[in-house]
Amino acid sequence: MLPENFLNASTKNIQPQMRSRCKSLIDNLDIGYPSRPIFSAYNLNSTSNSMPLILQLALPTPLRRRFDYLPPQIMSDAEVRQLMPGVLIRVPFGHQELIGVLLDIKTSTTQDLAKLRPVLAIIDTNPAISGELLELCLWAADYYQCPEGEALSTALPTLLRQGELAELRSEACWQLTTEGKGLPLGALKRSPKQAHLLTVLQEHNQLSRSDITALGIPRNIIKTLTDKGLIETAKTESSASTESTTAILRQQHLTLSKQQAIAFAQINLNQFQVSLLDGATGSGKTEIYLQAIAKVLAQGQQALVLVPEIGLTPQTIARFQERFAVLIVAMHSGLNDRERLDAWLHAKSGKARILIGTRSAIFTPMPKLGIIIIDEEHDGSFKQQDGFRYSARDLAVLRANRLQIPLLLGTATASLETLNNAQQGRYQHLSLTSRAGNAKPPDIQLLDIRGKTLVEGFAGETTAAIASEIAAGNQVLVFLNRRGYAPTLECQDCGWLASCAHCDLRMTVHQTPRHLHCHHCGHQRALPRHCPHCKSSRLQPLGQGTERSEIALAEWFPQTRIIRVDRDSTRNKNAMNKILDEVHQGEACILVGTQMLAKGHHFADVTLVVIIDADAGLFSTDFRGPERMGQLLLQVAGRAGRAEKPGRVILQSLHCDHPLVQTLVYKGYHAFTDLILQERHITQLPPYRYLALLRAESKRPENALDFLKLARQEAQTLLASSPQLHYLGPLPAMIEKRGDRFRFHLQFNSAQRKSLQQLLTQLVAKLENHALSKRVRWAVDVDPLEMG
DNA sequence: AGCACGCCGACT
DNA sequence: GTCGGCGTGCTC
Repeated sequence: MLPENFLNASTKNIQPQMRSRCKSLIDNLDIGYPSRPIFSAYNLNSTSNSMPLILQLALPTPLRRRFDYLPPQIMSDAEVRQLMPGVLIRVPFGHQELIGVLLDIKTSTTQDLAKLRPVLAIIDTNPAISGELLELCLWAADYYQCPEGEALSTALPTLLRQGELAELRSEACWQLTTEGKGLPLGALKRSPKQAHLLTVLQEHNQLSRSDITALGIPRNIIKTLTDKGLIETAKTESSASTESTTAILRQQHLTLSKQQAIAFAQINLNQFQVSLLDGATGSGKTEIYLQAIAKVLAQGQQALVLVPEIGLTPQTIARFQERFAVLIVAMHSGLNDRERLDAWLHAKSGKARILIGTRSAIFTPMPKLGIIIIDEEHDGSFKQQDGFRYSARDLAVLRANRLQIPLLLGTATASLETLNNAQQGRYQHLSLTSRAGNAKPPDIQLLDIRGKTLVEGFAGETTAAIASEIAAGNQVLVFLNRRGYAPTLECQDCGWLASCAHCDLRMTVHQTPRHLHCHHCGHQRALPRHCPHCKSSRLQPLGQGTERSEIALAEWFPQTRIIRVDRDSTRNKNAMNKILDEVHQGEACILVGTQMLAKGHHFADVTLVVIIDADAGLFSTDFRGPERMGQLLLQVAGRAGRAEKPGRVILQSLHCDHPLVQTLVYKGYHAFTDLILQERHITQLPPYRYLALLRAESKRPENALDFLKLARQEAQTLLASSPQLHYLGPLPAMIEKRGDRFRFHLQFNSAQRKSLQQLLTQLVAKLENHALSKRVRWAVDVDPLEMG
């Protein structure tokens, strides 16, 4: 979602006070590596001794301020001036110690000079974050109204935030000392373990700690031999860095189709350019990514690939590893702190040539970054939904622009923001329409279920179609975006519905194991036998979930393997892989699942896709409901079929006449998005307007509500409501109560990003000083995706 | 956010 | 007698 002024907004959009604060960085920071000292103090021609140097840091606290400290006493002014922005420093902070990021060196402070405390230690004079990345973090903190310290924390691996040194874990290795080598054979007869280790060390020059443990030698032996001066630790490079650097390709490229070749030729790798690579599943987007990356690697540069949260599977990484001989590292939520730091360091050192990661990987230092690729650009997981609410996709545009490198946005169902940018000519629109091997797009049949009797959610025609595919030995995919057995439990006598004690939401019925589960706060409780209201025992699960469909299908097709794919059935580490392996065997089966089925994996032997409830989202209170529905339906539909075995799709709908449904099915995604775009234009919504939410929640609803009322008043004194910028609310959030807290928000709707941002900055500064703001949990969400 | 200080209720 | 509930205030 990037309007004209987003790209060159670096200093223009920043508030005057903010601008002066960032000026030294923005004006002087080189994108080169490493960066030079750039501080105001550095440029001062008079640096008399009476003016002490002051370090200005960002600290990981929600306070939207920088903090001034004195340098360590042992450092000379000259040494202090050599410190670069982005250096991590341990400081005393109230009663605790924190790790801060150096942002500036000054000779004056707005603070009482006597109140300044000296820092405790400079952790590493080599900056952890520097150059364009530091600039990106500060820009993002400003744009998303987040404290700088919090934004920088997102960019730093946890271990660095805890004061660890930024060093690759070179596994400690031991070798013989000269004294140890001079030892006669058969020495140390009385200590067999020690002798054993020495013998092995004579055969192999070096052994790592894990090698030694593998020999069954306890670690105290190492200590004894070290103390005796017979062995010593050796410096070795981490194994990852010994990778050969000569060859880039491990496997030859595939030949591009004519259409792919035309698209590929349009991508200019030596300048800033955003290309929307718009093509259905199987149209060969990945091959274009791979070949673009190869070119960039050949120029000695690095590539950054961002994928949705559930898209980063071992298969994804394997696909890159099969093609490239260079070091590839992955960054995702599954890594532990050490692995994450190692991946980060490999990227920062330039040793890793390709980084594949989820959202937060946009903040990885890559000194020779030459291309950014975002796969499934429309995916909601690129926007962080709490704390620092940034959009990795939008920040990627900014980062690519700063570095003057290309950005590829790949998708079959582009977001409206991206489509609008393409239509406005800001992005280059590259279409891939034909599927590989001439596979046809699936044939979609809209099945009107009005007035039809559904059995367990299935229409008669649907069940018959499933039966005939199974009889033919084919696979069927049933899509239902609701996990559990049924969305709620109802009392047949008094109409009571099971709802969560902490949220104002219905609780989902689960069958295995039997319980009620709140999908919002995680609260669980036993299934009641009697209605707590009228004591009736006639309690009935209401509606359809994946568990329920699985049970029904198992009853109707007792001979057929039914495989359920949702968060519950894939909770175990390898469950998803097992399922994929089984499905790829090609045996007839029925897959029942949630949107987990829609993302990433292709099922070539599936010939029929059934969508149980196509209307979910059509009448959602969130204005993005229909857009998401369309994307999801097409993503699911695209899972099926291949060249010899075309897939077909049955879409059960109660609203077959609805223009959006009609357009999506009969005219395709682009006609569908054009229709939505027209609506958005009329209703003054994104991508034609810019939104921000001030969210507030508290246990006492009146606190949150009063806070937002106050916020609206304050905002209106700063900038009166007008067609250019208007206010809506405070309104209760879609789920008004969640985890015992009542939630409300105030909506800002603006014709320009710039004025909205200015207003928010001023407003936040005012709100912070209000007593009410301390009794309420509140946050600003700029460019919100979820309106709830 | 953390963390301390401070002032009132039910427990070893 | 104390342990501990969370209100309030502060952090260069």
